[in-house]
Amino acid sequence: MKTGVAELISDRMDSMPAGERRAAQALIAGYPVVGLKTVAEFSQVAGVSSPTILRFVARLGFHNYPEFQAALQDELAAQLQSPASRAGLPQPSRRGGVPPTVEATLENIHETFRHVSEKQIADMVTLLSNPKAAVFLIGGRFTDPVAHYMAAHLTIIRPNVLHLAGQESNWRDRLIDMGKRDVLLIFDIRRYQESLARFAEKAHQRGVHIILFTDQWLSPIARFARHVVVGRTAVPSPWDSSAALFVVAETLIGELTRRLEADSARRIGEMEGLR
Amino acid sequence: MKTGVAELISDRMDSMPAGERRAAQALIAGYPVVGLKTVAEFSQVAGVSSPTILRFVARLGFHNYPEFQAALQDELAAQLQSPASRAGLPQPSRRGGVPPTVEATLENIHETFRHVSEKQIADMVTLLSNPKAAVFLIGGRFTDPVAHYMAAHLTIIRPNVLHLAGQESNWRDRLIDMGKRDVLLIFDIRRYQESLARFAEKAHQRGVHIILFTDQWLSPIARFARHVVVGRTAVPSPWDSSAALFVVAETLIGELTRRLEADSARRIGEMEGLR
DNA sequence: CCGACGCTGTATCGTATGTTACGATTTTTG
DNA sequence: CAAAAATCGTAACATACGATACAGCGTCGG
Repeated sequence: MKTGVAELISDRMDSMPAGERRAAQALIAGYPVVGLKTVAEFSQVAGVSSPTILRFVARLGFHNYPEFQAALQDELAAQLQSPASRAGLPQPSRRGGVPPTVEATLENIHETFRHVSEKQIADMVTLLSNPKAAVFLIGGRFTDPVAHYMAAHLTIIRPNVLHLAGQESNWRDRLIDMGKRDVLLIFDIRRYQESLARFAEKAHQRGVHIILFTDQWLSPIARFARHVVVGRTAVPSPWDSSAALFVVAETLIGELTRRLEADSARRIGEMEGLR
Repeated sequence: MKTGVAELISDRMDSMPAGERRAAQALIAGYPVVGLKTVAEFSQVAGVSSPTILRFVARLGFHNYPEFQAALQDELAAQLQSPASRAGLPQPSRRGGVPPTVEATLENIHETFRHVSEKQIADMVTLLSNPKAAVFLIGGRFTDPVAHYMAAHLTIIRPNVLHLAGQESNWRDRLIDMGKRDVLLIFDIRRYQESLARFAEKAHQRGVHIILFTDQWLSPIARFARHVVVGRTAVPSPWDSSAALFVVAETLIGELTRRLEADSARRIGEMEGLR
C-alpha cells in the first residue's frame, strides 16, 4: 500500500518533538518543493539544524535522505503525469477531500454569489467610493466581527469610515452625524437583534443609504435597506455560518480598492510616511 | 522576463547534437521530475553519459547543475501554488456567476483543508474542550475580528474564554493569569506583528499551549506553537484573504460544540434563564 | 531537589555528486 | 577520400552533501 508522504506527516505530527514538528510544518507549507532541496536548505527554511531534518525523515520511516526524496519524486511524478489529476485525488484516504460542514460552506458561498449580481456589487462599490460620504458599519452579536474586519480595510483606503462598536448608547448617538449622502453597512442574521432594527429605522429616516448583509430569511431591516445582500448560512452544525457574508465583504473590499486605486495609493503612501 | 525551462528546451532543441537531444526528450517525457534527480540518474534515464547531461544544461544557459535544478524547483513551486493548474475547474456547469476572486477564495478554502487533517482538528478540539483550562484569543490588525468572532461563540459554550483586545499594554498584563493548562489561540498573517510574536514567546515560556492560525509563509510564532493551521490567503486582489482561516475557525467552533454538547446544552439553558 | 532521560545543536567524517581533462569515435568539409 | 572539426564517453578529481558521534540543555519523574 502506497501511503503518501503528506499523510505520513499528518499522522505522526503530534508524536514528534518540537524541532521535528517545525520541519514537518515547513515541508507542508512548501510541499513538496522544499523536500527536494538539500538538507542544509531544508533546515534553513525550517529554522532548525541539519540533524533534526535527518531525524525527521528517519521518523517517517525512511532509511536515508535520498530515499525520502525519491518518495517525493515518485509522488510528484504520479500526480503530474495522470491527466485526471485535477479532480482532486491527492488524498485517497479522505473522501471528498473536506469535512461535510466545510463542503456545505463552500456550497453556501457559491450559491450566495449566484444571487448577488456583479451589477449589484458595482452599485454598492459606487456608493462606497464617494470619499465625501461617511461610511458607518455595525453588526450583531456574531456578525459584528465581520463588520470590524471590513472596517479595518476600508479605513485604510478611504477617509470617514467608522465602526460602531461597544455600548448601544455609544453608537446610537452617532445618528446625529449621519446625513443623506452617508452609507450605513449593517450585518444582521438571525436571531435578529431588536436594537439593530431600531437603529436602522432611525438612520433610514435621516435619509442614510443602508446596505444590509443578512441571511436567507431576511432581517426586518431589509425594509429600510437600499441594497440587500443575502448570504447562505445553513450548515450541518449547531451554528449558522457567516463565511458567505465574510467572503462578500472581502469581495467588496477588493472591488472598492480597485475602484479607488489612484486615490487610495496616495493615501496609503501618506500613511506609511506617518510611521 | 522569466522564461520557463520547458520553453527554453523546445526553442533550442533542433540546434542540439544527438546526445543532448536525447537528454532533452527524456526531460520532457518526465518533466520536471527527472531533472530533479542526480546527474547520474538523469543520464541513465536518457541513455547518455553524465557529461552530456552537463553540457545539455550548460547549453540551456545555466552555469552549473544545481542552478538548473533551482530553476526547476522555482517553476514547480509557482505552478503548485497557483490553484489553476491542479484542482482547476471541477465545476464546469456553473462557472458563470462567480467573480475570479471568489473562485480563488473557494479554492483557497479547499486547499487549506487538504493540509489540515481531521485528526489535527480533533486534537485541537480536545485541547479546547477542557473547561478548567482557560482559553485566550488574540489576532493581528486584520485577523483580530476573526479571533473576536470565534470568541463570541466559544464564550457561549464554555467558561473561561477571553478575547484579548484593545491596547497592547492591556492584554500583555493578562500573561499573569496564564498557566500550563491554558490555551492561547493566535491569528497572525503577514505582515506579522512584532508585538504578537513577543507576546507568544512570553506565553510559551509560561507553558501555555499555543494554537496558531497563519498563512502559508508561516508566522515566526510557529516556533512556539503546539498546533499550526496553515490557511491559504492568496487572491487576485490587493489584499490577502482571511476567508480560509475564518472557515477553519467556524469548523473548530462546530466540532467543539458537538464535543461539549452535554455540558454546553445545560450552560445555554442557564443563560436563557438569566434574561 | 536531584538524577535520568530525551531532544537539539556543533563539529567531524566518509562518500556520493558534480565537474573537468583527455582520448576515442563519428561527422563534416574541402 | 582525407583531414579537420565536433561530439561523446572514460576516468580522475575536488567539492559539498548526507551521515554520525558527542556534548549541552531543558524536562520530567522520583
